[in-house]
Amino acid sequence: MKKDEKKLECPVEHTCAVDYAFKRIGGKYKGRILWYLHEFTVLRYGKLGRTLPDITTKMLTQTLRELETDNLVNRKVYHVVPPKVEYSLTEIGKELIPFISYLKEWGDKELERGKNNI
Amino acid sequence: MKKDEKKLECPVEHTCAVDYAFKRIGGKYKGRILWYLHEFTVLRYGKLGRTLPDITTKMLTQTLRELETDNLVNRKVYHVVPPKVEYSLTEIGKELIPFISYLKEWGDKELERGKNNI
DNA sequence: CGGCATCCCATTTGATACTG
DNA sequence: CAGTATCAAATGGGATGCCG
Repeated sequence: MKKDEKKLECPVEHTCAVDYAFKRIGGKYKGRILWYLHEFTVLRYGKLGRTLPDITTKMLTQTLRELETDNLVNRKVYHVVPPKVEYSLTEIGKELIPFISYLKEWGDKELERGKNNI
Repeated sequence: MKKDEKKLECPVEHTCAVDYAFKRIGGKYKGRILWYLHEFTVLRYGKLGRTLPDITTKMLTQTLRELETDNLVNRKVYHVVPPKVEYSLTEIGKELIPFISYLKEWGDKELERGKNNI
């Protein structure tokens, strides 16, 4: 599109909320991490990693840091040896659960459709 | 994580529906395209492009093709000159609107929180 | 008007090794 | 146990030009 072309009236705000929200929970692992934290309520770093098939520690740490910075997950450090760190959803993070839950149901239904070649 | 490590019992199916759904509507533009098609009901290629600030024709075409292949949008070609192509949501695509709507409201609220430095 | 093709850059993700 | 650091690979995305 030409940059100087007049834009249409847009039904959403100039800083698009749909875009904003997708950016905040997008990426390869964020959806599943939020969902698992909802299912288990609280998870340690290692257990969360083992729940996500094939994720590397780099991506796990990186993703958790982003979610923490975005105030979607809490990080609680226990100063013991060996170290213990627990992750859980913040109140804002919990607000996303209805959405993810609905999305999961839709995904299940679609996967089922696919299996039956409908 | 080690690949041969025993996995935990997972609350969702082996092919994770959350992951599946995110893949199907993820990406930089899919959320907004689905939302705009819902708002306008039907949009021509050019108008859709002008509604998405700075998207290139490459990405617009590519994204629409993916959505079409995934049966989330319809593509209707009018064999006239100049060409005319209209896009709209399929029934499956429409099923996604309730939670994109939810996500949009969440995004609006969060953006408002940010503006007020809460 | 509604694309497609090509080339190139940026961001994301992965593999591997190491540490307090 | 819960991470860091470094490097490499894969993927995604943008600019530009051409076409039926």
